[in-house]
Amino acid sequence: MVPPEPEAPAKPGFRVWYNCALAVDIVLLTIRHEQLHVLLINRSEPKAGQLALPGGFVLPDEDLPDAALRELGDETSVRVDVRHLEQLQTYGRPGRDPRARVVSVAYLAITPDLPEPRAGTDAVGASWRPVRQLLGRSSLAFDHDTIVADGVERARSKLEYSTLGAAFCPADFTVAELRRIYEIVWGTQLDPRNFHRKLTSADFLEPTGETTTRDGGRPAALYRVRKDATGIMNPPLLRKTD
Amino acid sequence: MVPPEPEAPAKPGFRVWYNCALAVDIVLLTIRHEQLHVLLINRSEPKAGQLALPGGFVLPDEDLPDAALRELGDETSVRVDVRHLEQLQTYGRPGRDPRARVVSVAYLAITPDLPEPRAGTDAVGASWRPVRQLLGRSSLAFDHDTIVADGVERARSKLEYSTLGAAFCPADFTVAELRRIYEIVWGTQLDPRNFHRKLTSADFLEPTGETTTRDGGRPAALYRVRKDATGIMNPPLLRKTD
DNA sequence: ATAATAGTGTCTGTCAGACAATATCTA
DNA sequence: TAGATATTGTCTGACAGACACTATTAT
Repeated sequence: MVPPEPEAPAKPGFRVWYNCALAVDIVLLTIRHEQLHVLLINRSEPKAGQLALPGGFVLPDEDLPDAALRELGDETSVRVDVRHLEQLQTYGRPGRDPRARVVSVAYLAITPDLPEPRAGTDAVGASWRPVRQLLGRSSLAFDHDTIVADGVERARSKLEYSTLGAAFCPADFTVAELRRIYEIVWGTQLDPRNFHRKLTSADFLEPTGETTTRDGGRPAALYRVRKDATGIMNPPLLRKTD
Repeated sequence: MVPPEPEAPAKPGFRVWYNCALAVDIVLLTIRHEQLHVLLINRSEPKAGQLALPGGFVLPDEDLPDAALRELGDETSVRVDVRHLEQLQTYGRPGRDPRARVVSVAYLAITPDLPEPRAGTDAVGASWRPVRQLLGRSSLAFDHDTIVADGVERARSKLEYSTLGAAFCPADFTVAELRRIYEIVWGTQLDPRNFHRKLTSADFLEPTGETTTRDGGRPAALYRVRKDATGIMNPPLLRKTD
């Protein structure tokens, strides 16, 4: 991590005091081995040895999403095919970092299943961890447990009314593969026949014309996300309410 | 506005560089004269004379929601009955403030109709402005037009699946008063009979036992929000999709 | 009585959930 | 052939929207 400039670039006539260290943290989710995983790093200083989210300080003239993607590349040194990136929330409780006032803008990112990431310069190592083993526990440095929980909840919620689920899939995918995304992220079973009817009557998929038998059985039609898709699924696919 | 401390409180063994001026901005919404209004201030320096959202820099050991409420009080010097406060989004595009790197955490706040606010120390004046006259135009300082638009859209959206609408109402209110909130914020007409059936069968209202004739006609039962309400309206009340 | 608003009952079209039935592949 | 998965079709109960109807106040 490269520390940013300590001094404010004050313009003539104005004097602005810098009052915090601004960072970004990234909750990068994917599905591996039929389970939802989040990318974590082994921290060096501070909190050496603890697991934490990838992230770091924002550079002086860098926009926030750019900082998120840069830190993801720096710390994992793997070309991650980030298919979705959205701002999650900002965490600024005093004392959340022992060094100073560090305020972190968290981002939620989604990627399809990819090869194992390798450690970069800043991190001793980076690895995918199953989300199930993290939720409810206190396993991560700083307030990163909370950030992961918020990110997972955002993803679960957005599956209902957006096309986010497709970001977990390769470019071309079958309806059943998309259904498995929903089942894994929501932790529920969905009726394959009703799901198929619902998704093919939604407006964001288009058939590629190809079929595949990679899941066995009768060949399944391959679909892709329409280029003119809005990102909103209409009508929504609502979760069961307990 | 009191500028925060310029130096980082570095702890032994660590050195952290402060890289931005962190601020909060507040989108405070209410309904006055059957229209959605947002609270704006007349800026002093910089952007003197322009309209802007109330807000200011975060103090060294201050939590973000506290900073939002403090700035609201400082700049409008009126006891605003803030009935809802949630983080909206963080705006950090380089160059959004001409002085320096200013990153602002925006908050959405809701209040019932209240007496006219008066100017405080930091602002030349504060006043309610109809949201209709702002949306789509470029009327405000910095990127505050965008922030207002995002705040209004969040409010519109949350009416569907949360109890947010009640935050626009006094403590005790009738179903018709709540319905008018929905009609004004959404800009649509709702069937009074279906709305009544839907809201009274939802789980977040409880009757006070009192009635009122303040809207004329047959006395209407008064309701309040249940103390154990979750904030989530179940089932949701969906807007018409065009 | 008339006007105004509150609240209830009923009908109908749509849709989610359950599930039968059929289609097309591999072993 | 059996077994697996894909896809279509059908039934049913719940519910949103439309709206007739009744209730209770003020003038």
